[in-house]
Amino acid sequence: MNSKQIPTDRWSGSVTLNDVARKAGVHPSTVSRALDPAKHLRVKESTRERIIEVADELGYRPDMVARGLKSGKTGTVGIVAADLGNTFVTPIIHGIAATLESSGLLPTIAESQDDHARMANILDHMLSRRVDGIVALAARAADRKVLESASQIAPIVLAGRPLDRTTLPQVVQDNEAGGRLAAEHLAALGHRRVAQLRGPDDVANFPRRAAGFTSVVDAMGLVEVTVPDRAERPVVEEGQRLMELLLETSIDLPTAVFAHNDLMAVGALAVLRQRSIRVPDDVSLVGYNDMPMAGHLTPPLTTVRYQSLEVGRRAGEMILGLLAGKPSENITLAPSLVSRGSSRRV
Amino acid sequence: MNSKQIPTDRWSGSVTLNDVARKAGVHPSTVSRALDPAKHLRVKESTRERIIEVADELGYRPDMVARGLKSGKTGTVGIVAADLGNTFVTPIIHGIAATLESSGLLPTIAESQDDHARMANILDHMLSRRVDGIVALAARAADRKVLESASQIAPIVLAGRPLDRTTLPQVVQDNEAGGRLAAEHLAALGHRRVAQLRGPDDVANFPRRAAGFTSVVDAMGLVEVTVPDRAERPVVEEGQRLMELLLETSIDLPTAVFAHNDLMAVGALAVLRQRSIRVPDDVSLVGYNDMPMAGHLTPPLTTVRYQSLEVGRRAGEMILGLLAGKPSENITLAPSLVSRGSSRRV
DNA sequence: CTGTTAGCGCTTTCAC
DNA sequence: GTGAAAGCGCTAACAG
Repeated sequence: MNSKQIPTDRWSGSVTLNDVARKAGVHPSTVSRALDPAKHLRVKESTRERIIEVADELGYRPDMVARGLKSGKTGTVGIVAADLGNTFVTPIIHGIAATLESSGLLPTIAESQDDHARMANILDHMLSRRVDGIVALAARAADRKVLESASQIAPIVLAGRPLDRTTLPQVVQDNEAGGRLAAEHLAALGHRRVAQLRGPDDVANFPRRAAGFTSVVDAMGLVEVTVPDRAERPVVEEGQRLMELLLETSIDLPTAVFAHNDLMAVGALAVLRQRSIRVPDDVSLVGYNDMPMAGHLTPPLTTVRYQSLEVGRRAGEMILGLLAGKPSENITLAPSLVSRGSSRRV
Repeated sequence: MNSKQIPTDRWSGSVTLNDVARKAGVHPSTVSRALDPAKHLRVKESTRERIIEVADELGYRPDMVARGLKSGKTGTVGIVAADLGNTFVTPIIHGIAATLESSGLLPTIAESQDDHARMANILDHMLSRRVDGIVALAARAADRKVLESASQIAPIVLAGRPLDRTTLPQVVQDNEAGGRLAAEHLAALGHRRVAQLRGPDDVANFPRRAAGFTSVVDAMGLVEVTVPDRAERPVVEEGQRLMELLLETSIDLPTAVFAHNDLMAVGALAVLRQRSIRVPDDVSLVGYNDMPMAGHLTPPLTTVRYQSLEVGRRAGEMILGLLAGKPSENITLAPSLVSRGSSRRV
């Protein structure tokens, strides 16, 4: 039934460079050269052909682990995300993976769950595994030190979440501009009383969005109803909690709410629906990120678009550049507002 | 400005076992033993303490690559997903990662995008990197061969998507039961004319769901309006396409539609809304998976719950078991129906 | 209890 | 153009 030789242990099945060399009647190093695209030339055409033939006849598969030990490169790039359940990060990962793929690199992904200890642990694991580089999507203020120190060992780029006062290269969005867009949109619709459901302060995106938003509120003389807390993590439940808090604490409700990300907006939406407060008739709602599902909510969510895919691509390119020894330059992308059904004129 | 010693190359900064040994005045192998939790005992308490002290004074970090070369274990488990954008898979990954973490393993994640060539490539990369095991969430019929052959090298478990006629261990759900649940639910609500928006045939989940659904349709004497095509991939756009197809081809519309997953249901919902066909008033809609956002759609989606987190956990445990040499036994979880607003009595 | 001796599979000088 | 030899950092016999 099974005609192949039975391997005694799991790995005996794997053919090594030596096996190929022996069968091809050449020295292992010749095989190594023949198979290294950067050294095709140094091997006689005919020997190379023979070697390649033997190699795939035997089903030779190079051992990246051994190669990594010698060369220091493992062909692996680590990606640290805060929460894979946030559909905003998956396009970033897509973007990174797609870019890396073209260079034969494979991503290794881990989740920090916005927990500092976990983050430190993950970096340790990744460095232990000698990833060639790391893209951190999950940076929080408290993680700056470990990230910077890890970057002495392998290049690190920050994507999607910036960090203040750091020298680490970043690919991010202009969050202040995003906050301003949200406020300007609402102001243009005639809203005078507005509120923000804030994300955690130690994820630099959020204070920046808040600042941008508030700057326009002030400039245009709007009134900002403050919610006396901010989300622990930018998730649905926290959006829910903050929305409830807003409803309970404010005597005079705002006519528009800016949630610092779409997930929180979803939470807010749920609370509003449950209390029969209509969106957008009674209150307008603006989210942030334009996650894939945003347009399919009811009402479709007005939101600030974060070009996550593009951020991922750029971050991938940046890592590739760093690996090639090129210096990096921070990249800041511009946000744009996607107006949908959840906001309307008062 | 920068007070630490400047490394000449990236890796010179990394302390090796030898460095620790030298500084501690012992032989490298002693350090190796002292640091290996499974061999604490074989080293004198006092030496061990000294070694450990020196180790973290120097900031020693074991090199998994070197260890992997020697021991054959890299402490890494590959996860192949079809599409990270499908929020149904992230809980599975969560589950796997959480289970692995307890054993110090790190997942390496790649996306096949439901493309066979890509899948083959990913497996190759992973084996090249000597992952200790692989969890495949993305299995399609065409991938069976490569998966089985890869499993000769590293243990593979299938999770979330079963495969027909294979000996690979699987952690899946009883999809037929799920299809039956959907149909029974609709029948109980008095629906007589129903339709299915089918997922691709080569992902075994879908024909099984279809079969379960149809079996109840037949048994209860309902009428199934057939849609003359099935989705290429189980995504929003395809759900949209099939729903449009259904509307165009059927003279007598069904009163209830069963979408083979929630993403497709979202697509169907969009088409219905756009045509002002009310859900659930005009037509009831049932999805599958109970993805995190399902309850936040409007109307909240009635769906068949897939315990993805649990599937992930079990798959993680199964891999752990296989790595420990234990034989595995297939696991089939039971689905349950979550009744929400998108379905109602005719 | 600890040191010695071999490599794991591959790349990389350095010779020829 | 190819072979020989050394060694990446670590672990695993085997001695002592």
